[in-house]
Amino acid sequence: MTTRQSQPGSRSKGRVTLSDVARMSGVSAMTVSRALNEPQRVSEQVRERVEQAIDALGYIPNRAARSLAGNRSHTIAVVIPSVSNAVFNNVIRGIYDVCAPAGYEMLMGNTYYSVQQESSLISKFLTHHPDGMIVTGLDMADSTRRQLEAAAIPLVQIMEVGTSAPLDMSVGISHSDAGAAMARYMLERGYKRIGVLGAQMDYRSQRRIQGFIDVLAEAGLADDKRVLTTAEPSTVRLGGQLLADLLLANPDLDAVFCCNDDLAYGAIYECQRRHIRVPQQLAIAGFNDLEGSACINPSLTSIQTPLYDIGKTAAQMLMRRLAGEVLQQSVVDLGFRLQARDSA
Amino acid sequence: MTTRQSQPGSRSKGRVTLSDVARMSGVSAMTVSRALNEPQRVSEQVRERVEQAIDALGYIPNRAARSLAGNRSHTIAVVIPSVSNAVFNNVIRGIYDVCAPAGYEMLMGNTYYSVQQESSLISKFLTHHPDGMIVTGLDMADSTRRQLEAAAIPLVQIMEVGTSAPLDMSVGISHSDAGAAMARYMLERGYKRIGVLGAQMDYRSQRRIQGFIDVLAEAGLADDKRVLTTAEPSTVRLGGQLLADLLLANPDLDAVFCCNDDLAYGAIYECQRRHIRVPQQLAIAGFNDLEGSACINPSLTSIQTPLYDIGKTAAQMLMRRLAGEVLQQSVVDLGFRLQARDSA
DNA sequence: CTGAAAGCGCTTACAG
DNA sequence: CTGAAAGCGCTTACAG
Repeated sequence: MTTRQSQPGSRSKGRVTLSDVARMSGVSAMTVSRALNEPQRVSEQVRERVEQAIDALGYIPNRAARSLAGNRSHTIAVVIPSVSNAVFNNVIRGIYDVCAPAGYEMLMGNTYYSVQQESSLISKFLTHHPDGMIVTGLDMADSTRRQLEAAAIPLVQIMEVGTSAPLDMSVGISHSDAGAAMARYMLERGYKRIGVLGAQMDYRSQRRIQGFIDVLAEAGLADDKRVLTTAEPSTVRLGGQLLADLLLANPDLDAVFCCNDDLAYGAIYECQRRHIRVPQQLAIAGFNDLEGSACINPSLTSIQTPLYDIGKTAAQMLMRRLAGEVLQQSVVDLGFRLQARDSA
Repeated sequence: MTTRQSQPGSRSKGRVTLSDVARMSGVSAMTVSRALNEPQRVSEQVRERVEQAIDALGYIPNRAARSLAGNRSHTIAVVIPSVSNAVFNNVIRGIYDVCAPAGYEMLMGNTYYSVQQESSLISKFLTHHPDGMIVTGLDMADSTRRQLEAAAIPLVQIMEVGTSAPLDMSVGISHSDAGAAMARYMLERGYKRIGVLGAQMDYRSQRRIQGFIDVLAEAGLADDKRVLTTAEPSTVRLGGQLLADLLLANPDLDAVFCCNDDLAYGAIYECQRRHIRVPQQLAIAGFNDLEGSACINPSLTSIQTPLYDIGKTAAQMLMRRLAGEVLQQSVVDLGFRLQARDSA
């Protein structure tokens, strides 16, 4: 273990700077800066000399200096509930695939589904003066709302659309519509005693379930006893447990809507263990249509949500605004698709 | 949609700065800075006046200025193959849980399992002058290796340990040992005609499989025909396909090692469809022991890898080094555990 | 416990 | 196409 610490906290030591490159290539710092950022505005010979000097010196530009002088950070802040969630993985990939090629860095943080953690995270991120921000959901603390308004940077609220106006822009789907669509599908298939399983119970899960129940109620088939929810994070294991509990109280159910595919996997596994035939004795449906849902036995009926596209679209909206464009549409509903398979 | 652009690219406009806070609270900028970063070195009255001014003005510190002046960025760069991978999710969570409370920001990027993308990502990250870096694996391009050496920041190479010395520090497990352990387990259980399924085939998958095959070879039970791999990313669907192909060429197999749990899920589902009894007719084992592995039917025998702890330990090693500590141990082997269940 | 001065490494705005 | 000057908003190093 040799010493690799570069004396953090001290004044910089022999770090190669723009001026070093300028000196070596016999031009001004200004010109080196242009050769780097707007190469077409510099003559070819100069550009070549500068490039050689950069290689020879091993020059690495300093983004902090660039941000400070240029008054823009080339950074996008992304606030999501949890990186370790298959749903947000896909969203992040969509954001990343747009931001990275455009030269924007992503600053990412987790709220762990807590409004309070969201607030402190956003405050912290604001100290980076990101050029734009993406946050999850339309609900946030009033103080945070004010901070974001004061920051006056382009902002996209993702995942959800329709429950209230975004602070600036939004892209997502209507979760209550998606829940309602699943309820209608189940009613059409003739199910009568329909249960609901929910975990995490963030705002979007709540709206999913509410949309589902509202349709059942219209059909006179709603029953509070058949709804089982918990604030615990959604896992496969939890799906099995919740189904067991639900069946204990309601042995006569003929269908169950799980507000998440993870839960649905667990519910199907539990049915396998109990030799309950899905969907003949009990139909099961999920939400989000994750990768494994087409492969499980029976294959899972679910709601396909455009996760990757939500991320991609959000990032694109940000990029366009950062390029000075004025967007016609500040709210984008990407829609969902009910994927009917064998389980319901 | 009102104008929220704060004229990026222009000189700053009426942004509240340290000096504004200093003026309002009647102290020097220096003192405000201290009140912010080392509150205990400032008298209580001054601290209070400063805090009031900060609130009144809505002051948000500028990290770019702080980095530039202080010669440290309070940022950790994290380079992983893919955020949308359950394995790395857990690792990231471990890193995050250490870095966030310590006041470090995470800069995260994907290599998509490409050495070339890794190189360009690391170059890009270096322009942020991160205080430390975490990268996946021990293998990297020579040019990147040189760049990292020149940067002279603390570096932890994660996931893998033992194949070669790290550039600076490393934490992970031995993938060939893990593969070998699984092979020994299968031999002990009496399986003779053992197949192998691999996807992605990054260095670590390769070593897993090599370790597995070496043990089979010692027992005189290795057979190239029984090994089926692909560079495609590992998915549940792919697991089913690969198993089908493998059985076509080797109808007599009595066990299959999947170098990933995703593949194993797909393989089990495929067996269910074909009414092949697991493990009686065909044993199946996976790798990584993801959340659902205990719940699937039959429950999956797998290798439990300390993903969260790898992330957490890597971040802790970095934090200690950044605090000036000299670590006794620069290579940490966190070990694995064979989780025997019903499938093999 | 507090402060005046200098400087971090870039880019903007203005010239020519 | 190229450059000299000023400044971005902080912190370091040195005093007192």
